[in-house]
Amino acid sequence: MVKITDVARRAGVSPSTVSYALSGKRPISAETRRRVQAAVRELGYRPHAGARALAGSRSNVLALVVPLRAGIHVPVVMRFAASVVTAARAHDHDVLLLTQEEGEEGLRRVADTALADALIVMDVQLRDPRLPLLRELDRPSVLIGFPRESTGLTCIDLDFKAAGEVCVDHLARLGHRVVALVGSPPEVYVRQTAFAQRVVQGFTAAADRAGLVSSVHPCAAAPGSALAVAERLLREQPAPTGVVVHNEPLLEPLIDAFEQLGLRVPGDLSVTAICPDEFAAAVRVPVTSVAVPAAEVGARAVELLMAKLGGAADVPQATLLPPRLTERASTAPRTA
Amino acid sequence: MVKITDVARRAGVSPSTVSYALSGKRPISAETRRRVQAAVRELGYRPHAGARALAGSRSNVLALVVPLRAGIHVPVVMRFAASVVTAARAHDHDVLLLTQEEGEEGLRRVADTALADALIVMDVQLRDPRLPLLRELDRPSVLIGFPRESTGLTCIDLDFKAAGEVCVDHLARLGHRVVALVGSPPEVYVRQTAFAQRVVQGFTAAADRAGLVSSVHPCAAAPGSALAVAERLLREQPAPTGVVVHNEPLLEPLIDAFEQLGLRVPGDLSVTAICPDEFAAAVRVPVTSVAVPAAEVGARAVELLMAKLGGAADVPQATLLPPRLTERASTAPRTA
DNA sequence: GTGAAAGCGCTAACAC
DNA sequence: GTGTTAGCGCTTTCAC
Repeated sequence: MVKITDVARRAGVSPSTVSYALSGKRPISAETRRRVQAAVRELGYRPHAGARALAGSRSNVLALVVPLRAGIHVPVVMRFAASVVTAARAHDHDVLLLTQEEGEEGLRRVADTALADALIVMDVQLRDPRLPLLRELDRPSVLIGFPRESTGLTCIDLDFKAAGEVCVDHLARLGHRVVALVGSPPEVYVRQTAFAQRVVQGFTAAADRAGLVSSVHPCAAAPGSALAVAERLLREQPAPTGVVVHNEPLLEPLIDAFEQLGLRVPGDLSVTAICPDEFAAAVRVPVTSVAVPAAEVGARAVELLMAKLGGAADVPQATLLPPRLTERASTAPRTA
Repeated sequence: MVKITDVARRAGVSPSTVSYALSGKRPISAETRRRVQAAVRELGYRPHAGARALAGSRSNVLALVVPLRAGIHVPVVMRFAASVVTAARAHDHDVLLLTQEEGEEGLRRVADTALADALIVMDVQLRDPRLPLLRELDRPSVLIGFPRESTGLTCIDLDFKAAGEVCVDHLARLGHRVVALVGSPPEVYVRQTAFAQRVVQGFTAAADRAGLVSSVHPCAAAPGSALAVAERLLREQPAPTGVVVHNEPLLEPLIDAFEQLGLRVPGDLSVTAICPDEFAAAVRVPVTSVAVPAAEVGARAVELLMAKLGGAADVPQATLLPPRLTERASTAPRTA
């Protein structure tokens, strides 16, 4: 294994100079820096992660808690995770994978052993049992999602309440008077998963404000349930002409089901969704949607963490990304 | 931060005794062990990961390369990943998440910096560019999947060739004479992803052996393509009465499409799949399937790695899990 | 602008 | 069965 003393000898300088040349933490003459860099390259030097963590009290590792629980849509979660990894790498950090099941103990472990410098937590519930721990831990953390009480924490997410509102407003503007929300699986609401609840709030509030008739339907994510849901919606009195879908795997099957029941989208029924843009655009009938900007959220979560690790005093506690609605082929003015 | 000297003082022993009491690497009297454990508990001691890695030359971290490329089905990948994390934790290891894009550089980095003790690589291609590196690296690795040339490597996976064969044999036994394989997305074959190729081999070989007419259809994973695929199959001359699906997201939509075209499953058409059991069982018509035992593969990959880290000399180079076919409602004897 | 040297907290010889 | 001690490879004072 190549170590810093090897590089120092080769470059004809002291180990500390090598360290400083690499970290840039003190001025180094151009010539010395050049020689150090050459030696590093020639020997293929890589600082030992453990030694660096021990001496520098920074592991350059972020811990990421990924939810793999019932009802969450894995492909969306992985978009968040992938963008976190990419952003972390851009800051010379690696990412440690923790699962939900590890719970608070996992967070405490990686913090106490100094395995990770900071934590990113996904799938936040309105009253999340991990909040007290996150507040008391000596390591900075960022939540992707907003609990009910977020003081003392740093949170970022799409403004899901506003997302629900924007969808309803769009449908209302098109003349629709009866709207329905096809939501996430029931277990997600039972757990009080924050983002799902917020969509319902925004959806309902906007409908009330606009004087629309509205209903909410939590739905299992199996494609087979699409037809049942569609039939249930159409049986309502009055029947909705505008639908908001907040359930990725059900989106395409649901549109198929409507057409199978003889309804044209958007001729008879307008559909909007809250999901990543790529999903909405890939459906057979491209769907008007509010984007869940997973890549942006992941990247910005990392930026927030880096700012906190850098000792920035002005890190915003709450970052709510405003919804952005893209019109596609699935919505149209109400006919008749 | 609580350190080992704090524990030692509290327990009235030396630091090394604490270390040994915790690692079990040398005999400790019952009384001493008890005192050490009490001190650890009372102080909430956790060994510093970096210090431990530096002194012990073991980081207790495994690196896992997760594929997030086009055409792979993310929920299946996450089953592997989740089982790796769980198994790793059972061996007191954590898991570092690497993405495909990091490629060889990422593997080299975590190995050279001693961030990880060992590597698990998924999404193996027949001629994988990472193989030379994995062979030369000083850290043990396990591949989930088999490249064409696997000497000098440790690999584990379902025997996908046999899985393809078992599906065909099952259909042949039921009297079907014309069979079709609905495969993974084209890009997966273009990349020469090993498991997809092997299913085709097994499928074709078994069909030839049994004197069946067979055809292979790579298919995009969008549910919208199901109807097109179904129509294409039925237009063939002669039309297949047995179908093998090796494409998770298409399974349910495809069955819907068949019925939409007036074909009963299994009355007119028998369908088998190669996918995790949970997926096959959850379809509206539960599908006869060969299980992709993701949890078992992930767990055993970790066991293999632990054996190699432990210096075991008899670690098997190749572990091919035999296919296990479960009959469900989607297959029946050929009628007419 | 550079070097010398003191740790960081732990493990593992080497003692006894 | 237990203690003493020498590092592991790096960062960071402190000194010049």
